[in-house]
Amino acid sequence: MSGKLSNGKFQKLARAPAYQVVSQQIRDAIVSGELKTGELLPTEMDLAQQFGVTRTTVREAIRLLEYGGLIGRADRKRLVVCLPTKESASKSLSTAMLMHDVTFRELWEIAMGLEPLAAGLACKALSTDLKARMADNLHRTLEAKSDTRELLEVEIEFHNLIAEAANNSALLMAREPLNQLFYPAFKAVIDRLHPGGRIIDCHTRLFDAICTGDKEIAEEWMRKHMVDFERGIKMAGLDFNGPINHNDLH
Amino acid sequence: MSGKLSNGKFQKLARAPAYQVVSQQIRDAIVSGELKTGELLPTEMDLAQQFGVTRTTVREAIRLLEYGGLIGRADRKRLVVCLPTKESASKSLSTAMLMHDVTFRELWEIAMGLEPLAAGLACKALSTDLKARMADNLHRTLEAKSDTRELLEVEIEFHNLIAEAANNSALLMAREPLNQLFYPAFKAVIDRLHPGGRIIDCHTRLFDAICTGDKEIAEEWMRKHMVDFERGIKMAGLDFNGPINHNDLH
DNA sequence: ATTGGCATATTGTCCGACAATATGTCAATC
DNA sequence: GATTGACATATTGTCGGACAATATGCCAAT
Repeated sequence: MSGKLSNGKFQKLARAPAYQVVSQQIRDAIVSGELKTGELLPTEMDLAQQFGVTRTTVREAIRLLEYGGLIGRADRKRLVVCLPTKESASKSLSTAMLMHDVTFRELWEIAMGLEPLAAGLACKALSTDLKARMADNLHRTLEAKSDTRELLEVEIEFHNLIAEAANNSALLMAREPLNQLFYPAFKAVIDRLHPGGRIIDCHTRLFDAICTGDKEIAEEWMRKHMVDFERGIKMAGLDFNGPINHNDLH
Repeated sequence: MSGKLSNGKFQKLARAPAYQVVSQQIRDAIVSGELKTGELLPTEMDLAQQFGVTRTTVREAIRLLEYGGLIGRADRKRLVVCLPTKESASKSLSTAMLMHDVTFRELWEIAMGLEPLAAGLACKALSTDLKARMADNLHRTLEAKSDTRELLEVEIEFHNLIAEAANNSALLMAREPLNQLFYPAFKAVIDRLHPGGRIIDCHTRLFDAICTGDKEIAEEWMRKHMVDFERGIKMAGLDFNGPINHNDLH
């Protein structure tokens, strides 16, 4: 506050450790496409020589990228450049939400924005492939009526199929944190309330609306579906306004 | 395919390297709250002794966490446990979207889902603090009419303020990838079209609607604002259906 | 109160070494 | 001819020790 150079004449110089610089450069090479996905990363020795540092430093740099899913391993040995999956890409966002004590209500509000959006977009052009997969999903939902484990499975899958039908890969990725965080809640609701019939009804009407391309109705039924879910959470004894991680998840 | 043990009697055993195990354990300790945010992480030597591995291994484990923002540094020396910021948490999602060649249209559709949602939620209870900050933002927007650099700044800030007013930290985080990816596009649009007046009009009406708590109108004006943006992108010569990273961003 | 010197603790980087594992080659065997 | 076994090779995972650079705290000098 009161030093000689208190006025901002000089900006603090940011000298990053070598492993961060190396990491950033490899990262840039990957994102820019210079290193194409699927390609084998040069060996650690190679990289060490190219950058003029030790293998230790290179390894730390690689670890920095490994978490982000930009680098995976071909066979538990050599490393390959990867296209991050939606799961790995949204993992840090999910854990951040967890640690920020995000509530069911907050997540639900987001879902209330994205899920009807997906349903609406899915009405534009439903591919025959996806139509078949959704039909199959509906079929399995009917059969799973009492098997809560299977019901949970198909319920999640149904929403993913709709998102896929929306033909928007960004939406698919943006939705993923909801998947990861809502999963335990879905499970709790299904385990305790066995809302099989209700779910089947909703899914069927949604499927019909999407097949006929009726955007308004699809969005409307998805909203109803989400409202059902909200009610389910409350009836299952979970705290809708409480943080999702404080509720039980065993 | 045709080996002796081709039938799935045995599942492939997953032996993770030590640095991954160590990383996961530290990670669990942080997420579970065992290691509280702000707390200093034990020294590398300490951790090495506790886990019974070398400092090298511990360092690699730490690098794995460092990228996710769970660990930062207090003073460029000691490491501290951090609550991930929304920026760091959504970074991997942003780069994943970039690498998947996400288009303007896809991002815009998501924004069309989230931004009106934020505007609507903001109508519930606008704190006096936020109201003041939004008013200040509007004021600066008026003054910045010709200064494109400043205009970009306040435009982004305005949307962030609305999201903040929505009182939903999850939404704040989910929105962040849009911020990071749209930024260059906003810049391009503003640079080439100088849509100052148009922006001020929209912002003013949005602000009024939020102040009076009129949810429908707030959502409606946000949608109009987004449609304006869509038109802006096209008029600026950017390819609305093309990947965002192929368009220029210098 | 500020400055300078000094010991200490901690991280960043280097070096060299070895173990474990995947790959490829070649001969031996049925 | 296909499988098996033995062997050399390449690459990653882990170890141990070393030193440099830097932040921290204490103490004396001014």
